[in-house]
Amino acid sequence: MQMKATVPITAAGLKTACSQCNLLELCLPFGMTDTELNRLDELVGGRRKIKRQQPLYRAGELFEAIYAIRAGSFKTDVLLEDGREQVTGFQMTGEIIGLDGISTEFHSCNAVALEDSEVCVIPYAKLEELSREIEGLQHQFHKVMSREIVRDHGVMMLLGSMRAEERLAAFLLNMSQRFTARGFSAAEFHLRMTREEIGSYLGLKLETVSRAFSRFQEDGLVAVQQKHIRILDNDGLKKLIQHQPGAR
Amino acid sequence: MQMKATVPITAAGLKTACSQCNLLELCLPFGMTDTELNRLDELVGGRRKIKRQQPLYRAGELFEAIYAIRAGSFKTDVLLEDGREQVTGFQMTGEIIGLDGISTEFHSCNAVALEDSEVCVIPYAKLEELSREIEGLQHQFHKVMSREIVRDHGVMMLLGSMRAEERLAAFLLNMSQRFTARGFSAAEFHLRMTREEIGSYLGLKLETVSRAFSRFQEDGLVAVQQKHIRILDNDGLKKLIQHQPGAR
DNA sequence: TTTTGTGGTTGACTTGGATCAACGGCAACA
DNA sequence: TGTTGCCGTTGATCCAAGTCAACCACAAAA
Repeated sequence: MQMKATVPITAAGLKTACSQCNLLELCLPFGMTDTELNRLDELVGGRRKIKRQQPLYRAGELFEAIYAIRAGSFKTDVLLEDGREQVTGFQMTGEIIGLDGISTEFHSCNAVALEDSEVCVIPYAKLEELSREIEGLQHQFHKVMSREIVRDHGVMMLLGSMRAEERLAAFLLNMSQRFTARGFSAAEFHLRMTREEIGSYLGLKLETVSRAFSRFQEDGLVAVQQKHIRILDNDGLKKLIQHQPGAR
Repeated sequence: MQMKATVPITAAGLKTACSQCNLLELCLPFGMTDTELNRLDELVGGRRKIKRQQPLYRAGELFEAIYAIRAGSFKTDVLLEDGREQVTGFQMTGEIIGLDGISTEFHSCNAVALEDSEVCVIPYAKLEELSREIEGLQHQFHKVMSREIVRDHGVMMLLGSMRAEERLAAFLLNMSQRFTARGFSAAEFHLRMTREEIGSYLGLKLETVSRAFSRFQEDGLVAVQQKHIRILDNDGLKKLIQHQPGAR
C-alpha cells in the first residue's frame, strides 16, 4: 500500500481551483451562478495523482471523499469471491467517481487508473455541508448521482437484451459522444482500456470483442488499429443498435 | 391517461405521516433524530393509489416528485425503439422510486405497479428545500441514491458474469432478504412478477427462468408453486452463486 | 539486437440459453 | 359450467457466444 499524497491548494495554485477549471462545464460546478461558483473553491480538499494501473480506492476501504477526474481516466469494477470481475464503468475527465461509498460509508467497488491520472479530492462531509448552503451545488450533485443511475440502467439494458455486436456498437457510440463533449474528435479516438476490460464491461469474452471489432472493420463501419478507433459510419453503428438486420 | 388523484394529508390523517409510519425503518426518514423527524411531516405532498398494471409514471414524463412506496410493489423498465424491454428493478414497500428523473427533469423509465399499491408523493423541490435544512434528511437521501447505484452495480455483475441458474439464485436470495427486512418470512414468499418479468430483469427468456425453477425444485433447493416460493436450502443457493460445481 | 511478455487476432469446436412449438392449470367471466 | 385468455412448463432443435489453442504485433527489458 502506498502513500496517498494530496497536494493542498495554495493561494499560489488558485488558478487550478473550480472557478478557474476548464472542465467546469462537465463537472460538479456545472450550471451554478457566478456567485455560487466563487464560494466553491473551498470544496476541493486537494489533488491526487494516480499512476496507470494503480487504484484510486478499493472495495472495502473507508469512504471519505468523492473524486472529480481532472486528467486521465479510470475503470470501476466489482469482484466475486471466485475471482470473476465485472467492470461497472469507465470514467473520463470531469466525471465524478466514488459515489458508491456514500451508502455504507465503505467503497463497494475498485477504481483503477487506466492511464496516469489526476483527481480533485472532494471530502464528502464538506460537500454535504456546502451543498446545504449552496443550492446550485446541491442540485448539481443530485443530478450527477441521478445521471449515474440512468447510465447504469442503460448498461443493464445493454447487458440484458442486446447481442454482442449491438453492445460494442453502443459502447463505441457512447465513447464517441463523451469524447465529443470534451472537445475531441467524435470520429477518431484512442481507447484506454484493453479488449478484456471492454469485454468485462459488456458482458463478453475478449475474443468476442475482438471478433466484433474485426466484423465492424470488414463491414466498413470503423477502422480499428489496436486501441486506435476511427468511426467511418456513425449511422451504420446506430442502425445496428436500434434494429439489426435479421432480428425479430 | 387517467387522473392522478392525490390525497392531501389533513390534521385528521396525521397518524399516517412520516413520523407515525411503520415503514420508517426502511424509508427515507431512517436514522434521523426525533427533532428532525418531527419536521419531516411537511415533506409528503400526498398519497396516490395505483392499480395493478397501471403506471406510476412513464418514461418521458416531466419529473416533479419522487415516491416512497407505502404499500404494494412496482417494477421499473426501459424500452428500446424496437420493442425490447429491460426490467431495471423491482421495488417494495419503504423503497424510493423515481430517482432517475432528477438528472434530466424527465423520467427515463417506466414504473408500473405489480399489485394494487399506494405511494407517498414527495415533491422534489420540497425535498431539496428541506434537506438543506435537515442534515439527517440530506444524508439519508444521499444514502438512498448511493444504495441504488450499488444495487445497480450488483445487477450489472449478475447480468455480465453469471450463468442462468446463478442469476435466479441471486434473485431469490435478494427477494428473501428484502422480505425478511420487512418482517416477512425469509423462506416462504409470494412473487408479484411473472416469469417473463423475472427473465427480463435477469437477462433471460421466460422459458429459461421456468427451467431453472424446475431444476432448483429437482435439486431440493426450493419448492415452487407458480408464484409461491419456499426456500428449502438457503446455503445451497448461496453456494450456487459463489462457485457453482463445474465452473472454472 | 535478441528476448520476454502482454495484448490482440483468428480458427475449430463446444455449449448454454434462445427459439419454436405444444400443452396444462387456473382465474375471470359469460 | 363451459369458454377464453394468460401464465407457466416441458421438449426438440438451433445458434451466438464461450472455450481452447495457435499465432502475431509491439513494446520494454536484457
